[in-house]
Amino acid sequence: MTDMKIQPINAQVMKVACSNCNLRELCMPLGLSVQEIERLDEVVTNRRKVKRGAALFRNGDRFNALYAIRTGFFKTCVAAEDGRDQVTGFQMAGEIIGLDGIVNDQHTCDAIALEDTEVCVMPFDRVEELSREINGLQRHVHKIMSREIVREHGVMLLLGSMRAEERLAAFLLNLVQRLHARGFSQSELILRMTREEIGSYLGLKLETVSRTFSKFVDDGMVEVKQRHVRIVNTEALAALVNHPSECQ
Amino acid sequence: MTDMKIQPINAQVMKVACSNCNLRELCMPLGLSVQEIERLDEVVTNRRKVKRGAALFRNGDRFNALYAIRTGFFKTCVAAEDGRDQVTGFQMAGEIIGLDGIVNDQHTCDAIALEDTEVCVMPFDRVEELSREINGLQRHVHKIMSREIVREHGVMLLLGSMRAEERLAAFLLNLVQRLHARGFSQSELILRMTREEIGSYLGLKLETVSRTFSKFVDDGMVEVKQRHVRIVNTEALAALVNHPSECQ
DNA sequence: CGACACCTTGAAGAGGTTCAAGAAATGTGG
DNA sequence: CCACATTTCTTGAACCTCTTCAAGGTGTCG
Repeated sequence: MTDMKIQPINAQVMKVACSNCNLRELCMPLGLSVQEIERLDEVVTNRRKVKRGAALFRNGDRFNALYAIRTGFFKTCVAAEDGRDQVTGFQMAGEIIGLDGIVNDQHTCDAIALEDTEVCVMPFDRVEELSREINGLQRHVHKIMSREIVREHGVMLLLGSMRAEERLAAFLLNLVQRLHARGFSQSELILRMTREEIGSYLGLKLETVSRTFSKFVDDGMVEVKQRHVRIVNTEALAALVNHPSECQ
Repeated sequence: MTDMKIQPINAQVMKVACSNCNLRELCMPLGLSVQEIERLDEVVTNRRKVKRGAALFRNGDRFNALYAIRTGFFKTCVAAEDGRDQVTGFQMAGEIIGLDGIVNDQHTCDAIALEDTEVCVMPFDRVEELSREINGLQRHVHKIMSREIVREHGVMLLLGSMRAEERLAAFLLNLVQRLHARGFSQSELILRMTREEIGSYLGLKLETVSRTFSKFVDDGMVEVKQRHVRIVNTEALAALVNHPSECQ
C-alpha cells in the first residue's frame, strides 16, 4: 500500500532525471560525475512529445533550446528558396538536435519526427550557464558540436565523391552501427524513413534508392522487405564503401 | 629619431593584438568589449606562417588549438580510406579553422594553405578557460561552431540537389560575398584554388568546372581569364541558384 | 627558355534521372 | 472487420547530365 504511493513519485523522479536515464552514456551526461549529472537535471526543464509527422522546430523558429532525443527518430532538412529541400540528417535517441539555431538565434532547418517521439528540452541559456561552472560539460558541448561538423564532412565526402551503391552502403552501415550502440541488432534494422527521404539525404532519387536496394538483394548482401532490412554481408557492404574499385 | 625606436615596438604590439587587428569585426573578437578583447590577446599566444602548399594541420594530428586566419587562403579536405578526397571548404581571413579536432582530440581533415598565409594560434584550453569568464566569448565560440554547421548544411543542399551550373554559380556568389565583407570587390575575384579543387568541393570533375565556366562566359554572365574572374551579371547567377527552372 | 602544372575542348560512354505503370503496404471510415 | 483511398515501393525504357579519355593550349617558375 505504501509502495503504491511512493512508487509513482519515484517513477516521476526517475523519469525526468538524466541521472537515471539509460541514454546517459550516449547523451548529454557523457563524461560527467554523478554530482555533475545531478546539476544537469536542473537544465532539463521539461519534456516534449512530438507526434509522427509533426515538427519539433521549423526553419525561422526562434532558437531557445537544444533538444536531447529520448525516444524515436527525427529527420532534419533544409529548404532552398525554390522549394527543393535536402535532408541533412537522421537523428535517434541520445543525439542532440537544434545546434543550427545558435548562430542567428533562429533555426535554419526543420526537425520532423519520423515516429512518435519524446525529447528533453534544454534551454540554451542554462546550458551555457552550467557550462561555465562544469568544465566537463563545457568540453562536452564543444565535442557535440565538433562531432556534428565532422559528421557533415563525412556526408560531404559521400555526396561529393561516391556513387549510388557506395552511398547507400555507407548509409546502411552508419545506421546499423548507431543502432547497435543503442543495444539493437548489428544486422537488422527498420527504416523509419521513406525511400524518398533516404534519397534526399544521399543526393539520389527515390527510384535509384529502390533499384540499389534491389541490386544489393540480388547480390545477396542484404534482405529487404519494405522498411525491414537485414544485412547479410557486412563485409561486402564495407568493401563497397572503402574499396569501390575492387567490387565492380 | 625617437620615433624610430618607438615605432617598431608599437608595430610589434599592434601586430600581435586582436585589439588592433583589422579583422576584429569578422574574427574572434566580434561582439566583445574593449576590455574583453584585451583579455583575448592573452589567448592568442603566437602566430604561425604557413607557406603555399604546406599544411597547417593534417588528418591524425593532435588537436591543441584553433587557428584564426590572418592572411591568405586555405582549403580543408577529408580523405576516404581508398585515397579519394573531398575539399570540405575554403577559408579566408578572419575565419576560424580547426573545429573538427575538438571531438576526438585529433584533426580529421587536412588544412592546406593555397597561398602564403599567417594564422593566429589559439590554444583551445585557453579559449575554453576564457569562455568560462567572458560570456560574450562563450556565446561567440558557440556561434562560430553553429555557423560552420549551418554552412555545411548549405553545402549538402548544393551537393545533394543542384546541377553543375547551379553549384558553380552558388560557389562564385558565396566567394565574392565573403570577399566583399572583407573590403574586396563585389564583382571581381581571383581564385586561389585550381579547377580540380573547385570540382572536389562541388562534387564535379575539373573538366565540368572548366566547361561550366566557359558556358557562363558564353552566356555573358562572367568573364574568366584563368583564375581571374569578373562577375558581369550577378542577378543571372543568383537566378540560376534560386530559380533554376526559369533559366534553362 | 624549357619543364611542369593547369586549363580548355571534343567525342564517346556510363550512371542516374525522368516518366510511366503497376504492385504492395498502410491508413480510414463505414 | 472489410473495402477503398492513399501512400509508398518497384521496375522498365528513354533520356540527359556529367564523366572519362584524349589531345592540345596556356601560363608559370626555376
